[in-house]
Amino acid sequence: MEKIPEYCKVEDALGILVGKWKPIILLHLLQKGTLRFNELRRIMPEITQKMLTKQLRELEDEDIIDRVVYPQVPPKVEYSITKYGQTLEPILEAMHEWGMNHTMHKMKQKNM
Amino acid sequence: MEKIPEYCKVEDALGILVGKWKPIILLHLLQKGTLRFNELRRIMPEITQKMLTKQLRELEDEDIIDRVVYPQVPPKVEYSITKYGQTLEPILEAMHEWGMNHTMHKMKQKNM
DNA sequence: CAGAATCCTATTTGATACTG
DNA sequence: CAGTATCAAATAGGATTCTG
Repeated sequence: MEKIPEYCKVEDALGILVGKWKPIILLHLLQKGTLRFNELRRIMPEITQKMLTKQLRELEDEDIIDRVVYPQVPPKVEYSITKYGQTLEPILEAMHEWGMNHTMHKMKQKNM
Repeated sequence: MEKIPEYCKVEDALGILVGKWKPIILLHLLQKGTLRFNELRRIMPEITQKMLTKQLRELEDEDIIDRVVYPQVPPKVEYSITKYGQTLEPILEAMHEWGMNHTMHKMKQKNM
């Protein structure tokens, strides 16, 4: 960890994960493998389709997820994690673990 | 990873790390142990004192950093990572590693 | 020295309506 | 089905001035 601040790349990783729904989208895709646009919407009812589209595009631009369009009517578009995107899984898992622990930690602080 | 999305705590961890300067602040404090307000400013010349104050307060609220005020004139305030805050180090390190790799990955994509 | 207060801009997110 | 487009609200961030 000696000189990390000077060459800090934490923000880069953070930038990919940040976005109100990205972690959840990624976790669902990691779990299910492939999902269609409306399947994702059904799983996350509170997300607007505008936001879903945006987050998916951003993840696609970073080569984290794959977008396959089937040229048919009605349209069918499938999303999945790329092989490269899978390298994020350990980080997501570590953050989930930490987050779980943090929830407990805050409860202790407040004597709950 | 079976059911993470339902009980997802990734956002909680993310929420603590997100903020334009939080990772850098944390990395500097992890490295140096203790720093005064203006020492932090000197290390990160682009941050405004308003932002620095805000990020420090947020980290303090989550029990990630410690704030010690020495009641003297001129004032002296020292910041350091709490023992609990140190549990974030593996995640920061993992994200840094991933970020480094991602920089290379993007270069490959663009044939650089 | 370590900030608080005020004002302002930019970016993110949301609501709603429309379309090939 | 899988999006766009437009407008409005919320939030993050910056610049500047002031103070115990």
